[in-house]
Amino acid sequence: MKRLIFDARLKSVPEPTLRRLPMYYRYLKELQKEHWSSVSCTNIGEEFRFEPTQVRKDLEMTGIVGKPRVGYPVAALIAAIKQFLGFNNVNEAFLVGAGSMGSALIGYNKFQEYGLNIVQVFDNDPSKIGKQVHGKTILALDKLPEMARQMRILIGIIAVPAAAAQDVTDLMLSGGICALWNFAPARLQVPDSIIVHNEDLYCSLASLSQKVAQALRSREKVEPSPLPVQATGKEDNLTNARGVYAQTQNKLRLPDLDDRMPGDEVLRN
Amino acid sequence: MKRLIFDARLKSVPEPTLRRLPMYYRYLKELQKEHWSSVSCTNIGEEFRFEPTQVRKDLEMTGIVGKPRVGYPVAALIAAIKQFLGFNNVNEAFLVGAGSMGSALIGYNKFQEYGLNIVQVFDNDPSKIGKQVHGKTILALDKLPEMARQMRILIGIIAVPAAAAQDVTDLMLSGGICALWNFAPARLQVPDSIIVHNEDLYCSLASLSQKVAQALRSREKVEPSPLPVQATGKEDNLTNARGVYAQTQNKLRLPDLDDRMPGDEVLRN
DNA sequence: TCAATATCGAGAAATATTTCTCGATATTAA
DNA sequence: TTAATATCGAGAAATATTTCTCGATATTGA
Repeated sequence: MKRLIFDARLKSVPEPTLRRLPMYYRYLKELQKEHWSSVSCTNIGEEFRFEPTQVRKDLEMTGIVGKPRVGYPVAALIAAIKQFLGFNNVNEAFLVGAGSMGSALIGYNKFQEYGLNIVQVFDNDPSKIGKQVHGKTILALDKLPEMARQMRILIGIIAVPAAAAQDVTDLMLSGGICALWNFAPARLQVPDSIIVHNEDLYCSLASLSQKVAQALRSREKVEPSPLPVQATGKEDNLTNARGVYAQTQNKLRLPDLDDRMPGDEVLRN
Repeated sequence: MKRLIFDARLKSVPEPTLRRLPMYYRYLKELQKEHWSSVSCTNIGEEFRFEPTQVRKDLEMTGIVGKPRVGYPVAALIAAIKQFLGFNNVNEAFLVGAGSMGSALIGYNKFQEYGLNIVQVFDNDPSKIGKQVHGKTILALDKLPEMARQMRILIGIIAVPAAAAQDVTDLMLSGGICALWNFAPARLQVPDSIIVHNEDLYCSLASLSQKVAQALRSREKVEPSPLPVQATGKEDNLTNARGVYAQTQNKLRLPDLDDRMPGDEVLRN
């Protein structure tokens, strides 16, 4: 039976902080372009509609020290976040799946600024092998393990249909890859030592869907005013107490059982 | 000055719950395929390595009622989650940006099962207009507001470069769209009444990056003694106290040249 | 110089979320 | 039938996260 014992050695970065820091990072880069020399938590908080104290606590994690009445030097703050989030040591990654999602990812040209460099692209479709996507040649999937081992690749990006995701995962792990960024709508079975970061658009859509449904329900109930919701987009993708509060609770109608059987989990290639 | 006053009327769905429910949903569909008739919180918890109680609290939000010693009927539970997340009332959406990300999104063929139906695709590149993507004809962007109004579209999907995102947003809002799914790496300025759901891959990558960096750091510090690790990929994308703690402690297992894996598995064709 | 003020840093308080505990109940097996 | 047991539901406890408070300090302007 597991116990609720707090162990300070295990203290870590709060997930919400980890989601907000990159947002600050980009904003700070904008400020830098506009030649701001320093910035306060109030400034940042206003931009994102967060409490200044929350911003301050987040920044505290990076080890930066500010000055009362002034704030933080923009350049130093950017550097601190960059260091903290690990953008300085860029890791090389292999991507599997040269379909439209894979191609879209390869097209992202600033992953390097966030610590990621996609160095090879793989697919198992013979008609794709040898062709180029955004300047990168597609290689045969079965070459992945050996190459990953030789190049000491740490990160694998999975952009294949759900049905193939587990096989690709196994292949990556056999090549020594130990962190996965998974775009397939599937749960991956991996050992505990492997870092998995799921980017499941169906799951992400679900929360949007719920918010829209809730907004529609409260619109029907309250009045035909077209603006029923109070949450702001800037608060989204976060755990923010006020944002959560802002959502109104609605009672459910009874479940109706006309649930169609799903098709298979396969993304189009 | 805002106050910390709790108002039960504003009580709402916890964000973490909202992220977990869709995961359960897909898993339950798998169980249904395997002809499970009922499922317990213990079953679900084991699959995702969550505490059964947490699963129970999550399911409670949907209004489902279970039986002691038995669990929940699978079909009814699926229906309850579906209803709760708003998958039953499918909303029509417009998508702007027929680039690689836009194409990838149009290719997702099961958004309908999650409450979303992409009905029109727009772009402002004359060379793309009139062409088809996954069977959908690309229309000129300037037709969006009028069509959105006529068709009473509520949801807009933004898959354009960051520089164009705000303009597209304004155009969508002028057409009466009130919920945005934003794939552009940019903050959108919108009124408080608008729901914005950001899908910023750079920000998402940041948290993976931080975890990899931390794992590498702690590996260097702690020495090559393989400490017991508790994090699992399945816990990812969540705020889970134990998971968060565990991730901190995660020691990345780095590839080792001596560690040959003869007979690498190869994907079936 | 000195008062006014914005902001930081730290710690306390409030709120959210997770985990534990326990009584009730349905199923299984003796 | 009855005992053993797994699980639910609800509420309490523990832990996480956010928000508040306050003393200290740097800047601005009188």
